[in-house]
Amino acid sequence: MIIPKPGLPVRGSKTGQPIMALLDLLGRSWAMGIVWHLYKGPSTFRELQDYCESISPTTLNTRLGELNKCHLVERCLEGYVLTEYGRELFELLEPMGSWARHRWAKSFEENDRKK
Amino acid sequence: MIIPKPGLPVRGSKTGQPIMALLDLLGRSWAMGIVWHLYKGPSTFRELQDYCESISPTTLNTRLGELNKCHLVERCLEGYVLTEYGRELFELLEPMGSWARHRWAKSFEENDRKK
DNA sequence: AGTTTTGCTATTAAAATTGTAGCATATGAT
DNA sequence: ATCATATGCTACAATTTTAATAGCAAAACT
Repeated sequence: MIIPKPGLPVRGSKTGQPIMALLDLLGRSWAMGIVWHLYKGPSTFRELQDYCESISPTTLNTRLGELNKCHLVERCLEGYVLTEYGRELFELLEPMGSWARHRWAKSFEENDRKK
Repeated sequence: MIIPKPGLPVRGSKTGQPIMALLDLLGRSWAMGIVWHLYKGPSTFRELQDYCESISPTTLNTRLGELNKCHLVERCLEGYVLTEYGRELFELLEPMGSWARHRWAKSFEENDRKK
């Protein structure tokens, strides 16, 4: 799978607008989940596999490679860690967690009652 | 494709933690791109197709259906619009745009020089 | 030395996405 | 009214991704 780099064509943008490259990268299965989990600290390959309950090793390995080439994840003694870029990105992702819990989840209770 | 709802099993969480349901939903091809584009205002199906340079009508339709069932997108006279939830989500997504441009994009210039 | 753990590849199967064609309905012009 | 055009969308085959499972090589542990 093509590594989405800003400035090169990606899904959503032939000119490779950075946001589109980022959305392409993060919009692949498990990509955000991996970043999410790694924020807690370094993890081994197997720990990530357990965390991502149903990811296949093939996909995990591919995804880690992509995230690594995009400077979000790197290797360390304990396995894999977020880079500084990765941590910055997580902090942007984080607010989505509380929004999902406090706002979005509620929408299902309300709206599904109506129908 | 299964509609990821908080509270039900999704990729990444058997108990359906809201954030995991959200990441599952948004981690599907084009989902974030659609939200991103719709923030500018309502769009017709064809406009969305043009914007998402290479999405197939099949996928667009599927994705719109999912986003709709998850209360992020709804129909209107002019086509499709973000719901209030959708706009809230976009505002969380937005900061990623400037981060991608100003920080992340730079990482490629730097790091790729090193190698 | 023998067992376990870890990171990962290989292979095949299943599922998602694309590409293309095209249809039904609505809108607009003649 | 009729003909062309635009729109939203479905059908279906071809590709591409992802999953599932097995298992191997290297390192760590006992």
